[in-house]
Amino acid sequence: MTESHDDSGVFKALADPTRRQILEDLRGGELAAGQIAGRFAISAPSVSRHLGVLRTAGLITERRDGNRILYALAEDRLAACVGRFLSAVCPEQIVLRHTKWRPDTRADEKGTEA
Amino acid sequence: MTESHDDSGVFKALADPTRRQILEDLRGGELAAGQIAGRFAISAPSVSRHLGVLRTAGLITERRDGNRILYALAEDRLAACVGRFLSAVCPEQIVLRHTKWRPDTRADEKGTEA
DNA sequence: AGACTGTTTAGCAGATTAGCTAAATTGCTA
DNA sequence: TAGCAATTTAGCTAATCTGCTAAACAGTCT
Repeated sequence: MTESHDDSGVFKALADPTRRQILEDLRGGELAAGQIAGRFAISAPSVSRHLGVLRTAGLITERRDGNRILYALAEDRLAACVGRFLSAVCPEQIVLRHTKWRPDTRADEKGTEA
Repeated sequence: MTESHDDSGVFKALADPTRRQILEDLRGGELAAGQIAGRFAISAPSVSRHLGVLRTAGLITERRDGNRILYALAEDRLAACVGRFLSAVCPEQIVLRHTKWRPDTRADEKGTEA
């Protein structure tokens, strides 16, 4: 089984096109919730909830800046979860660069275990 | 926009843990629907539906063998869709091997500014 | 304090999803 | 043809998801 801890939340988060687009938008750097919402046709509260899902999945981090809340991409987390899965299903086609998580050799050094 | 055509179906298909596990199981080679179903606690019809979702997403292919239907992993499709997304969000962390799909113009800089 | 901006939380409606059982389909074999 | 095994399709229910509007919360500024 390749599902480490809560990778499930990550894949569920990636299931929605709006959320995937948010992640892509965040590729350019931090963005405030309002800025992100402004890029979509849906309401701000809806975007806020998407951000909540992404944050719960660990795919983004938030930081308060005065009035606003800035969101940033958690690239490592995304690459780790998805990469771990890909390396379990089609390891020939993909290669991960930053492997701070160790694909198969052994578990994690941190107490990721129960 | 990195979403090519119906990548959406792929990510939705990956959102379910059972379906991800099916893909991993298929890594070992072709399996009949019954063999796959036997690995899960859920009913055969439920597994059949999962297989349908995976097939519609293009992640697996099916082939009839007498009484049974054998399913096989469509690795290229999986690597292409997911890889395309990863290379759009965190290109530094991953490297794709089989690039038969075209990552996009290398000079990609978010110009969606207002 | 009061007003204003930015963002999230609450509560609701409509759509989708996953699981189940029963029944239909497909192919093999006696 | 009847019978059996392997799978899928149909139909139903319960849970989850997404979007919306209204309201609440947080922070800034005069």
